[in-house]
Amino acid sequence: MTDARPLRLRFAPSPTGYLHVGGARTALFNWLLARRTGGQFLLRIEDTDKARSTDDSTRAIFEGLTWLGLDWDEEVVFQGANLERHRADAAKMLAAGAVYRCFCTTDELAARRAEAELRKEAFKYDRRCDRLPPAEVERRVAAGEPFVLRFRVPAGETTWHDLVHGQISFPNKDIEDFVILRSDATPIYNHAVVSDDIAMAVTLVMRGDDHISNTPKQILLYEALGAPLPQFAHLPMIHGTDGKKLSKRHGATAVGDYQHLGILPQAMVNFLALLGWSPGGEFEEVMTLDQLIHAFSEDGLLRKASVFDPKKLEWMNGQHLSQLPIAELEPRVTPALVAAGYTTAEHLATHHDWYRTLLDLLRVRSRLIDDIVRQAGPYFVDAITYDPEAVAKQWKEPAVVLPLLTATRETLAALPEWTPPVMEEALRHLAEAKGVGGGKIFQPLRVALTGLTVSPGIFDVMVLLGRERTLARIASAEDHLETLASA
RNA sequence: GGCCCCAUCGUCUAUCGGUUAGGACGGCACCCUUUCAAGGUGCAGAGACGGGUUCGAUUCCCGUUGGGGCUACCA
Repeated sequence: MTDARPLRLRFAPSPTGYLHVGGARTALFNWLLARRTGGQFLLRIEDTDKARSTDDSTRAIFEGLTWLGLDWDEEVVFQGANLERHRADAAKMLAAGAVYRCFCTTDELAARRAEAELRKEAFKYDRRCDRLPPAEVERRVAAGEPFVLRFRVPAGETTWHDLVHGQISFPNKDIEDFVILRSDATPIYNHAVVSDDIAMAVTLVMRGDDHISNTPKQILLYEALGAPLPQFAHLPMIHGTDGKKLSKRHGATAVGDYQHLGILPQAMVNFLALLGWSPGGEFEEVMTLDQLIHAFSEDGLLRKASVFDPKKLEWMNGQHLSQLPIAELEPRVTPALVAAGYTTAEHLATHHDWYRTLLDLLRVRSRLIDDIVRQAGPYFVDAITYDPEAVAKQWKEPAVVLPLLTATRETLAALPEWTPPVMEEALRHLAEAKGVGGGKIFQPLRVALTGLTVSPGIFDVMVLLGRERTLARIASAEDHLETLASA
């Protein structure tokens, strides 16, 4: 932005559902640009559709943005609160002659539209009410006949330089005289948006490209209101894996869904940032919010719609999971561990170093926070359960495994020091003495200790468990194997 | 139907007229290795089609095709 004035951007969702990933991406780009340029990022809730707007949705939007780390400047604007100004602006345009009263009812309009469709013609309002003699208009208004306000689209062409698309223009003849104020004197979308954007002094309108065809109407409104035009930037859509517009059919589409799936907000933001935008040239894909702010520029905005790939999101999350400072990861995992019933926040607080070591070992093997929780069981529960598959694979021959486990336990019990190098040396000697490979010792031992075939390195597991629990678990496994052998 | 937008590997993308069209996810193989990950290496994989412009087009222009959006007294 070479413009000297600070950018004022806004995100203006309608509270008719959760915060969609597409909306989140739009919010993110606006926020990134505001933060990058030292401008403002404003939030406006477009709640003028009373039938569909809910407080729950409004709350979901706040929560979603907050979770992502996107903070907004100034007070949140609720569009519904600006009704008086919307009316005043409409009145201003009526007085200036840019707008006229239309007495056609919705039923009449619907009938004419249907008729046009029957003749395979494009329906466009025929402006008949604009041709009404002033005296008749006065008479009908006085008689209390309901009317809407329609914008008289002038002849010509409406053009703007879109920050992502370059020049876009619409012949005005293709734009019909659209309604700006309903018969109940409430504003229609395009009017409310323009009135509010002017009032909020928005200088750059960045939104989804599904709004491209609204733009010429809005530009006409700015001109009729005598307000300076903002810049426009239309972002490409985000589609589902099937190439269609992202919807509920594609599974999770709300940012809240991903939060509950165990996605980190920094990963979500990172992933979303790379959908429809690229720093250009060679670049490292895994970035922190801060790096994104510095790298972001409207120059890198892309035109093509992109497909939301959950697989790449998961990979991205895995990257952030292992790169995040452990102190930042902790508070995101703790609630999940507690919710799983494994432990309490207090216990984790009193075993802080141990907890951090555990997290460090598990996060390498995880893509989602849930993956960490899934692997954490053996380090918290008293009695582990043996996974049938693990037993079938590693304890297939109890007669062979049992004596090895016993020897392992005895070896470990005699260790002067409970550290990985000492354990490893002792156990490898044992394997050699028994004439078997290390795996014959380590694998059955892993099942004895965790009940599973997969875990962090076996020596790390033993350190985590501690000597006592390790030895007790091996003893339990020996018992189990004995009953297995005698059965 | 009308208007508008878009078009590089399956997906996200680099390329700003000249490249063996590069990287990432996913897939496959191998290495590392006590398992699983992580990591490393390698393989397969793309300019929708047709015309121009140009010495030379993925790149610029036009058309075709395909996809998307809008077409309400919704937002």
